[in-house]
Amino acid sequence: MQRFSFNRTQTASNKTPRKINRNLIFNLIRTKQPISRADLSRVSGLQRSTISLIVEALIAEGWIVEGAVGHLPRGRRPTFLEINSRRAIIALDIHPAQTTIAVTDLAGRIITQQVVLVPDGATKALNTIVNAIRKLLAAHEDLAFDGIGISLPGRADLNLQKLIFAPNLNWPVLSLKSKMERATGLRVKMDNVANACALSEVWFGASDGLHDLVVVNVSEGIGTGIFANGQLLRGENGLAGEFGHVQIDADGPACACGSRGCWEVLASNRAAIGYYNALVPNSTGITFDTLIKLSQKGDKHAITALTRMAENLGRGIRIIAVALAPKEIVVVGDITTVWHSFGAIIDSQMKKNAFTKSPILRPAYDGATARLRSAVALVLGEDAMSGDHQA
Amino acid sequence: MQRFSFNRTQTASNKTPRKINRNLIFNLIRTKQPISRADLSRVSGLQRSTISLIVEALIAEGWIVEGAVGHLPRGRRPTFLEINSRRAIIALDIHPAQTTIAVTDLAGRIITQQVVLVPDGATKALNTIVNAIRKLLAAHEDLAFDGIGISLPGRADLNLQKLIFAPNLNWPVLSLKSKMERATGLRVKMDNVANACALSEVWFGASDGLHDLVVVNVSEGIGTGIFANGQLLRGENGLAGEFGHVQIDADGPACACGSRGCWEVLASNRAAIGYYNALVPNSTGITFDTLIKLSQKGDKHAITALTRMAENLGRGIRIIAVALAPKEIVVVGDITTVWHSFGAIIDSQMKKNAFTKSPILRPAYDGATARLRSAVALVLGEDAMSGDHQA
DNA sequence: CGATTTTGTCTACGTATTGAACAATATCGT
DNA sequence: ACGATATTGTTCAATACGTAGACAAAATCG
Repeated sequence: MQRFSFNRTQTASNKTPRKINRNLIFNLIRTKQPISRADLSRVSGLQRSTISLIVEALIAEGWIVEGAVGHLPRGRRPTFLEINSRRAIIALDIHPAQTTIAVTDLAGRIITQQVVLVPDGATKALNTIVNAIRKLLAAHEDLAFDGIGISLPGRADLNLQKLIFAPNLNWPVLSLKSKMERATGLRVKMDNVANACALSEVWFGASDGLHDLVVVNVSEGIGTGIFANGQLLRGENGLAGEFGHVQIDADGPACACGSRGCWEVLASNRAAIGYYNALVPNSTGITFDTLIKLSQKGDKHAITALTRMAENLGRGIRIIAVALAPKEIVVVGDITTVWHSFGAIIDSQMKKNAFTKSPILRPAYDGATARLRSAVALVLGEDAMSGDHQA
Repeated sequence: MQRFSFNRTQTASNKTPRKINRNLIFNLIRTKQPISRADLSRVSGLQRSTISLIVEALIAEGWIVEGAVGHLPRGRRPTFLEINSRRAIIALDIHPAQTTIAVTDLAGRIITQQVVLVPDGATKALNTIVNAIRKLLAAHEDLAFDGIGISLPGRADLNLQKLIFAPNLNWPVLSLKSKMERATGLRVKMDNVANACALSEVWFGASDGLHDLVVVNVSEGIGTGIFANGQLLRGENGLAGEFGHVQIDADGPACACGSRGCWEVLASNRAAIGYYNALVPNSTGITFDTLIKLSQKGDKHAITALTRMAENLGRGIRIIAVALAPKEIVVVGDITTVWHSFGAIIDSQMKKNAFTKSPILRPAYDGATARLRSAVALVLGEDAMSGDHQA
């Protein structure tokens, strides 16, 4: 009798506790290194004996190593444990015209970093990147690589690792994935910039405990990454977080998505440039970078344009704050370089509602490295630590 | 050496797999009853021997019972397992003026149901409800009650089970909780109406697998419950989901929250009444119920008012669809009684964006019972099945 | 009436965490 | 100098759990 279809639900086996605890211990070592077994026991609440067994396995598999010996006022000296620095990850931060490639260790520390100018044309672009990675792998033969993490502008479906939507990218990222996997033998994980930054904040951020956090990535467009309940919120087809296309002004200018008055039309870098162009004739071709520099020199029109952008940013962030009530909202993008001038404007706009007094609004510690470090989270985030992997 | 604070992280013990599998099996029995041990094995993927042990424990603790014997074309007959129907939960659906109290079994089936008119004045109101529950408990001495679940208009903090915000309720729900716990000895779990409905859809809904779902509860105001990644999204202080106070129109009418043009000011039942009053002089005092009946009779002004409400509902739902990309958006409230007339309007508004083609928009199967049944989910949802509980 | 099929239980085994005992260090007081 | 004290990290028996196969019970078919 076959009354039921094959909806295998998620069960637990007798190996489940080890998987959970193993992951926990590895993450504690990653974030709090150097740390001794005894300290791990205290922090985690697990018995010292259990810690010893897990640590033994992690060392055997090459994830961690024993390091220096500590010093205490009394008693036997603790042996510190550290992430194995000979274990590394390739991190890619893809932009339309240029791509940053880095080698990081498992703690997200950047070992080397380089910018690759990507030529036009799909095949040329792919080859340029793959070759750069090949060279990087060859130059670091002493390192064991665990995978490649890619932060890209556009939405990626988690299940299929398939690119759904990448408006600003005119070459096929998906074939990059398969091409890179073939060329390197490493597994490739991709995700949206905003999602990657959210993961990065959670993995490498200052705060200890997990909490709800939204990353707002402001560049040509606006994308958001939502971290809630200990996970990224992905939504159907990985399309969650497209707050950039929430309508702010029903009578606003048209957007590429078919709607009008979308948040990103009013509050992106491109929007600020538009505001400036409207104020200053013959200023077409100006970059957002220049706009920021002008504002720092006291240029009135630049300041007006950026103020308007900041106000609109705040209006959209207010929506996020009302809708999701996260503990933190983190802004990533060039605008953060002049946060001291415009941060307060965004913040006051956000707080114009009785429900949005509590979120902490702040700029990302370092947007560029955040995107790179997130590659570590992407690669290690899922099943990397499941056990059958070897150094 | 005490280098670390007491951030006990969540560890797994050797009892963890049992907890997980126990929960899984109980939920399978709850949703698919009657079901045999062998079928549970096939559906879950766990061994028959494991199922037997778990089932033995669930029977011993009184959660489930053995029922009828099945019939097969061949082989030994399976013994069906069912939820213990002598195990029950008290469900409360609190509204400002009236409260519905029901007794349900653990599968969410309503055994009895009654409406209690709640008088003005805090102590009177509380006493009325507590007395009604006392009578109900006395009338069902044959049942063993596991707890009281309350669906209420306002936000409740999950951790503290503390009421944060209940604008339409002029009596202290929090003291109701402690008063009821003292009077009955049962534990009381409260949550927002929209959250409760979301849980109800997930626990008792048609779809088998978990998926992202947002419930939009439309009454005097608008509240939403967000279910994502297998959990309710609660946010800081339990304030996530206040989409009702997202600004739709910056020049719109003022809202009690201090902002203006909030979604609920434009799209709630109260908004529709306002639209009608503006069209028809001397119509003050009309209820939303009457408005619906007028529209069914073909009243032009009523139809205009509800159409406007539906359009604005759709605009807000579009924001939800863009921001969260859920698989389903479920509408709860009186408006669903005329879904055949206005559902399409809401849907077409929602889809006015390239990102919002895919969500399924539908009315709740039955809003009233959904709120009651959600009480089961509230009571059983957390640690009820942890093991140390007895019948 | 034996072969076949299906259900539900039983048993041996491997894997995990626990908690206490224990050996190895290192410092302090006398 | 030397025993008391404190701390780390390992070992070992006890216990809990899921697995996989064997097995008895029960029902139908040829």
